[in-house]
Amino acid sequence: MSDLLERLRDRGWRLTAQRRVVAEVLNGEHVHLTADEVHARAGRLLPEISRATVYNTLGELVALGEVIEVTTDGRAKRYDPNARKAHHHLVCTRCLTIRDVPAGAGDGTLPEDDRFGFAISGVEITYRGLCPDCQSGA
Amino acid sequence: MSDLLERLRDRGWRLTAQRRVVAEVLNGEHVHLTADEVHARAGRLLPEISRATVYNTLGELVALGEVIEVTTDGRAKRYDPNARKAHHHLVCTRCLTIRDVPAGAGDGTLPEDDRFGFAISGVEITYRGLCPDCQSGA
DNA sequence: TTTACTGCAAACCGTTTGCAGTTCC
DNA sequence: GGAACTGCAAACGGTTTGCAGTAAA
Repeated sequence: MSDLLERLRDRGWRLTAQRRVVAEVLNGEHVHLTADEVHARAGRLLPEISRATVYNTLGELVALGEVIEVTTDGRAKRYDPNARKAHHHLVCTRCLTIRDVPAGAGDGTLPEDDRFGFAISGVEITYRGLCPDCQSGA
Repeated sequence: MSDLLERLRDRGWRLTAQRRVVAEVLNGEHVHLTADEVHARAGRLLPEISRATVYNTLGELVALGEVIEVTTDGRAKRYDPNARKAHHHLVCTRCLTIRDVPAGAGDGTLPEDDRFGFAISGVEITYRGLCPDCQSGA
């Protein structure tokens, strides 16, 4: 995570308290927060951080490829800091929880005949189903 | 397509001019219109159709499983009438065109070990890349 | 000191909603 | 005739933007 801050500084970023806090909040595995959740958690560490700054920072992190934007439903985008290893998502159809699943070997290979001339640069796979808690009626 | 209208009537739908027109607009392969586009096209056939009715109708068609809601970007949802055969999507990263690709045999099989206890009910695969036109700079 | 960044507030876009009026069956 | 549907307009949630002020380098 401090890696992230270093990388950002190397790219000419000013390391402001706000950016530090956003980076902090996005630290971890299986983190898929909405911008609003990031704002709420960042606000616990730095009370006066504004929504606009959170949106700016998230947008910049996405542009730099440090964070992945995930839209598994029509609602708010979620921000996934696990950009360094290829993975897909498992989404609970009931509680909307998201889990990362490692990318498999055969993923993202579309037969030549089905490519319609597209030059494919990436694949996203979203598995949908009930998570263990929702299966047991929790 | 008239099949669709029959199916809807069988389910107790009132066949209003508005619904007929929305069904008409959604007819075809590789159709991935936004609600607004549906509204615009429907408006050419039935000038006074309202946005609310288009949204209502689209929502109902989705609930009935006749149309699939596709969110390939964070912007507007797109409505895909090709709900009868399983397929995935090829999305141009530049012009955002969408093409359907047939679902392959091995799609949607996630190794038991990677399921985290989820009961998987469906998979969506989105391939991203440049479409032929955008590759040639068109 | 300079210029990137922040916070505010207003605007924005896609979508949903409440309700009065209309129309299908 | 009655319930289902439509259209309007207002409200909504998530996101973006313009701009004056602040702070990192």
